[in-house]
Amino acid sequence: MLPPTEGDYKASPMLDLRNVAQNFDAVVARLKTRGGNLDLGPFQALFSERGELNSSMQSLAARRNAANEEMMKKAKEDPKALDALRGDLRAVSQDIKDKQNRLNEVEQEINRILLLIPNLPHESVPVGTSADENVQVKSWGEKPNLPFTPKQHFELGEKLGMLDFERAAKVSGSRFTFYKGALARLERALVTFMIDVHTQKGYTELLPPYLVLRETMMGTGQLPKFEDDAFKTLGDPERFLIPTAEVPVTNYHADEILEGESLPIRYCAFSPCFRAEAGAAGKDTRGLIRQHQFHKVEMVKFAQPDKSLEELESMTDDACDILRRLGLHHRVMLLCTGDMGFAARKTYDIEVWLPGQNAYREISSCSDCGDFQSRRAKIRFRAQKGDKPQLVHTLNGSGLAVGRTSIAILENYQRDDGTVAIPEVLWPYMGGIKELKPL
RNA sequence: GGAGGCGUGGCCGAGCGGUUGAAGGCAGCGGUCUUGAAAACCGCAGAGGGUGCAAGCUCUCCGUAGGUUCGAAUCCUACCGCCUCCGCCA
Repeated sequence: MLPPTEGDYKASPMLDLRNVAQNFDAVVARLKTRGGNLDLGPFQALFSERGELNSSMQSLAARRNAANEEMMKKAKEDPKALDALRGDLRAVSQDIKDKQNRLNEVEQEINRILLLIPNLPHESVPVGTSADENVQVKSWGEKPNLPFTPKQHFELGEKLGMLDFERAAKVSGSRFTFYKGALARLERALVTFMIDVHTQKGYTELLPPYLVLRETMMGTGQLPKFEDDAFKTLGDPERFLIPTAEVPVTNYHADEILEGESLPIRYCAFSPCFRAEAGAAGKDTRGLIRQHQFHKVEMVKFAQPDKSLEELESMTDDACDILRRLGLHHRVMLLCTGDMGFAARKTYDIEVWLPGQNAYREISSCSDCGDFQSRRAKIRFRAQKGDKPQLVHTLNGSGLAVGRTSIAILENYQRDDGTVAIPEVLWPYMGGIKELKPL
């Protein structure tokens, strides 16, 4: 599918090589619960060839090193004897180089295979094939009792004169929007409100780059498999528009060894998100639900392996807390194996109630990625001084998708006359504006 | 974008192509001394892989990738990054 480039292989394989090799059948079986094709190809043969190459190279190198020491001594005593040894050693060196080249090929092949394999679902994740088999684990609030037929957010927004899809299409093509007036301000207010809540809980705010390198996208797992979903720039080096702040923020610590005491590290970051959504044509074509560009406040955590599951719980609750403060009814779903994202080992989706759509819609997705991303991005930590570094666990979750939060406010706080109340917690961020009225 | 300079271990900073995984210093850790601390002195102290119960043994790594060589941190090439000066710009 994707022509591999050299940059692709800087990242390590996502699954632990040895684990895959030693528990091949069990790993394959568990991965298959995600559905879709799974092709590990000639992995096992390549893995054993890699082992052979490694050990023969090592003994050759040892021989060469020993011989070189001899050379060094002889060079002082008997320079003429050098010539005789040279020929032999040249052959050994060439042999090592040949094996090294073959090893590079083999490792490239192994990586090419493993980089396309998703994370192993955690044992607490229910097996299932679609969203229908997700499990509701929590619910907060109730559906608002609106004494009229609720409108969808795009009707409300357009009637208020605050959402302009037509002009956005003129300017940028389909699936873009101009926000206008107080609704634009609401979006901005939500961002600040969310960041404030998170930072008060100890998340450190990060404002990340919106364009990243290929290897960064590899680190979190967007590449190489989902290249079609991303926008990328021309030129060298090519760069990708981030599909979520998770990408730059998780890679913030790429190639680092963190100190055990510093964990968990918690960040929150606002960013626009860009998604080509090639496969989504036809779904949610109207309105703000599915756009090429949207705003999101993201939470990212780096945790010790034995703590990541509880960090997932608290992160999910931190996302829910935003909805509670905004008074928005929602439920929390534990995703089944077939519905989880590529990098996740366990995911909770938070779904907010949208009266206009008469449906629950995802407004946050919180995932524990285990060591999947940290293996690719080489993010490690040292539990105690003197210990060997080990892979950290990474987590990420929306806190929240801002555009969808605006939608939720429009639809849940709408009135019969088309005006919309603004939740009280946002008033300070709205410069005193307490409702949306037609422009 | 143009010109020049530089990329070595947590940091600073040495390093005629061969006993350098790397001097020295600082920070860190352990110890001696001290009532305690500081100072002083002694010692330990990078990452990854293979093998082994372990101690250990061994291989690889001096921005990255190649090349030259019996041998490269040291020579060559390309790329990346950083700094300084100039230009341009929110």
